Amino acid sequence: MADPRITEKRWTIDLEKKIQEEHYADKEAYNARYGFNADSDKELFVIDTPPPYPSGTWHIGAVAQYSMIDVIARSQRLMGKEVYFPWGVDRNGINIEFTVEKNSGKKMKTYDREEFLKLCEVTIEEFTQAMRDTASRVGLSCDFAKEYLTDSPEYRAVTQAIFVDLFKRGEIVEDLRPNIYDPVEGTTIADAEVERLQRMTQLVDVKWSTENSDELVISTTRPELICACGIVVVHPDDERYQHLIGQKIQLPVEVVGRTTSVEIQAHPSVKSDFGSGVLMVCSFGDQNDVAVFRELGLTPFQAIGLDGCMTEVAGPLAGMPVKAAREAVIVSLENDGRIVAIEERQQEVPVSERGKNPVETILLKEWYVRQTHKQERLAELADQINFIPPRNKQFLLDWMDNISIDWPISRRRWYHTEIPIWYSEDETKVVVPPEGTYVQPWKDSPPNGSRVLDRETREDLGSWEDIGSSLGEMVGEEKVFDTWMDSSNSNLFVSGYLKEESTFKRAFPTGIRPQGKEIVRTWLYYTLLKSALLFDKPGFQNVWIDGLGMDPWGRKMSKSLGNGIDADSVLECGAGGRTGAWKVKGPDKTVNLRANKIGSECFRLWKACDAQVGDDFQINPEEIEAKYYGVLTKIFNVARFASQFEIPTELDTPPTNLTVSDKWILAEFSSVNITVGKAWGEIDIYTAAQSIKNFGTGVFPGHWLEMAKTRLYDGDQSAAWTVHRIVRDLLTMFSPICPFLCHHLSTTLYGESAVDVRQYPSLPVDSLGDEEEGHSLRALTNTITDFNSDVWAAKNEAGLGRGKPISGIEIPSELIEFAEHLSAMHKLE
RNA sequence: GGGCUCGUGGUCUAGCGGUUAUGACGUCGCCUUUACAAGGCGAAUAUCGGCGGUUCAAAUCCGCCCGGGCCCA
Repeated sequence: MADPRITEKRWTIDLEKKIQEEHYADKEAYNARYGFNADSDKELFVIDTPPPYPSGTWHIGAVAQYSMIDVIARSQRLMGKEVYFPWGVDRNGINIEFTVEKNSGKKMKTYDREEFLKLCEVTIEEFTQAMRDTASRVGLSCDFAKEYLTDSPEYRAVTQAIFVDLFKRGEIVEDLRPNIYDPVEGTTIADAEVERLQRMTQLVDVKWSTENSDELVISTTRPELICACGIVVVHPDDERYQHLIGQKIQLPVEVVGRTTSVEIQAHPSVKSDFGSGVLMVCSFGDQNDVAVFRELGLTPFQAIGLDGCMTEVAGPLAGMPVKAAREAVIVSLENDGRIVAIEERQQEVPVSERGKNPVETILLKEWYVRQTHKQERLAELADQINFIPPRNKQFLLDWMDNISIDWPISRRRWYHTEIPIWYSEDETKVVVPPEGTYVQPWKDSPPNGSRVLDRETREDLGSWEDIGSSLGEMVGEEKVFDTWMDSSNSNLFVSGYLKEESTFKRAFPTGIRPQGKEIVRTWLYYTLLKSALLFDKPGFQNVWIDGLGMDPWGRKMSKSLGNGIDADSVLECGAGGRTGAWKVKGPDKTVNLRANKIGSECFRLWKACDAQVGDDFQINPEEIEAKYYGVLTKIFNVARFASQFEIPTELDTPPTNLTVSDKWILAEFSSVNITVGKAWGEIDIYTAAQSIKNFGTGVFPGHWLEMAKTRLYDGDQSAAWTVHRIVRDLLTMFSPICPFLCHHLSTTLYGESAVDVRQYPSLPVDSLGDEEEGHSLRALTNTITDFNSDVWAAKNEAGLGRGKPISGIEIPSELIEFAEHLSAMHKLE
């Protein structure tokens, strides 16, 4: 017996930080540990980590989720796989453009494009650095040396190459179609980016006259769109209006360059009980208007221009912004005596998710990825993917059921990947760049190696070098891609696509896609679509869909509710002896939360143990500390206690003379070992965490260690081997969850770090006796723990301390083999 | 308004047709404190969101409702 090798008295946040800093400081050692070796003979396991978007703060729920992805990475390494845990940052998009605009008070389109891009790049880099710091503070074992940024030329080149490929195959098309357009930001947006807000709107009842001078009233919230009316419809069963069907009706406003009347027809989409039951169909008031125009083959009118102002067709309203035009047309209708009533009412207005601007549906020439033809196949491919938890697959299936139009991918913004295409002077031919070259067509000419294609048929007409001079003045595309067009390539990018084809062959379908359930319809769906279009394969082997981090009452965290909890404040809680305090607005009052020490290990342990994957989880720092810091203390103390006993030189082979109580706890541990191994294999973090926690803080220290104490102090070889073998392997099994605690303890005790183990430990069961013996020993566990509890209770009753002898206790006959150790433990007389 | 999802002691969680409904944290007693600001023994706290139904039997299956969440219109 010696002094404990573990010299620290207890596990502290400062100790955690010190170990962590050492861990990340030596880049070479770090890479040797966690870097990805694509040439490895081991099974490759590529994790398609969600590249976070740097916006200044990293949501604590996302950080918690990320720490679980790290648990997956570490556990798969432990199971012997060659893991690639990439560190990527998503940096394209409208958010950073808004930030720059806000910081300077200047709208994007008033800048020189190049100058604006530079500003975005500089700004986003600052945010990115803060994110890298949090990533290492929470203990991520990413391959940071291979960091990828989605706005890098390398990444963007892949996005562009995929576009060119799909364009050539006819899976990407351009078309003049009704599009959702944000006039304030001046860009098209996708269905997925529209949200609805409640606003007060005026519902105006306008009097129209038919050719037979019948008068009817039509209710509308969009009177400024009367000029774009293509048809007036009533319900086919509406008896009030049968006589009107087929008649012409006069537009009640002045228009330019179009007919001044439209036909009245029957259409089933009309709600007869809404307003007067007569509906005007305009291009385009809503999705129903789009559907009716398409169905009846009507030619749409472009009433609103790209600047968000009325076009010529609107006659006197031309040039006015939509809102002003609405007010003006109401005044003029009023003057003409055509307003019957105006009612203020709540209405849901479609707005853009990011800018909260009311959006319009207008005709635009845009780029689309075809998707409606692929849904059935996508569903088949999705069946080949293992979903964790299985029920969350439903989010994907629901979204796929709702796909009715193609995916518009072009945007009229700047800090995004450019659409890599140039148009010939006569607009019949296009030029696309060669694979692997990042191009900016708004300022560059096509590079050497570009191909000339027919714009319609996509037939390859020859090289740019050969026939470029015959194309006249080239016009580069100014539009850019929707950011999902970039992020939906992440699995291909990290799996080596277009970069290391031999790796890609081995690594695709990508090992796992871990993500939150809120972006199933976007990130997951678009990624699966890409993999289906390009390879007719599922994108992943596994998809892990977690819930979201909520406030302590189960509500969404948001700035406006004032219930957010900053990730860094939790990770740093307890460092330098500083406690953490949080003011969080609850449903009825503001609550002050306090904690003394949390840190990354406790935070990770909490998420692993407390929140089953897939469900939303509530985040309360007080609870995290109360429930899980003690577990760290306990494991630390067990190891510290063990560290005072001599470590057998040969830990892999057990001594021949193991005693029965040692065989018993080894049998128990062996069962835990198997359960945990199976759980890690199935990416079941919860089961692994619970099993380790229960054994490591329960029967092992509470019962066996007490039984073995006397022997340990006496230098018994069997007990020493058992305690060290179990502590060593337990630390290894636990290391995916709490890597720094385990690293420190295992390195100090055994000279080898638990985080470096690349083969899951298994106990030499054969030498412990056969399986049956293990089974019968485990059957005694409850008898043993009950007996111990009974003795403790008896001592309690008799007013005796635990160290005091007691008489009159009978050891149950089943435990007769354990009699010596039990007697010594309890000082039975 | 629709779809999906979750709802188990104060808190978190297991169970997913038959259990005295699991375990943990917290609370309250008592004892201990020679690895342990996770030491031990014990207690209280749950009509398993509500209401109906199926069944010999329901926390578990079905329907409706309520509440949280995600998504859509």
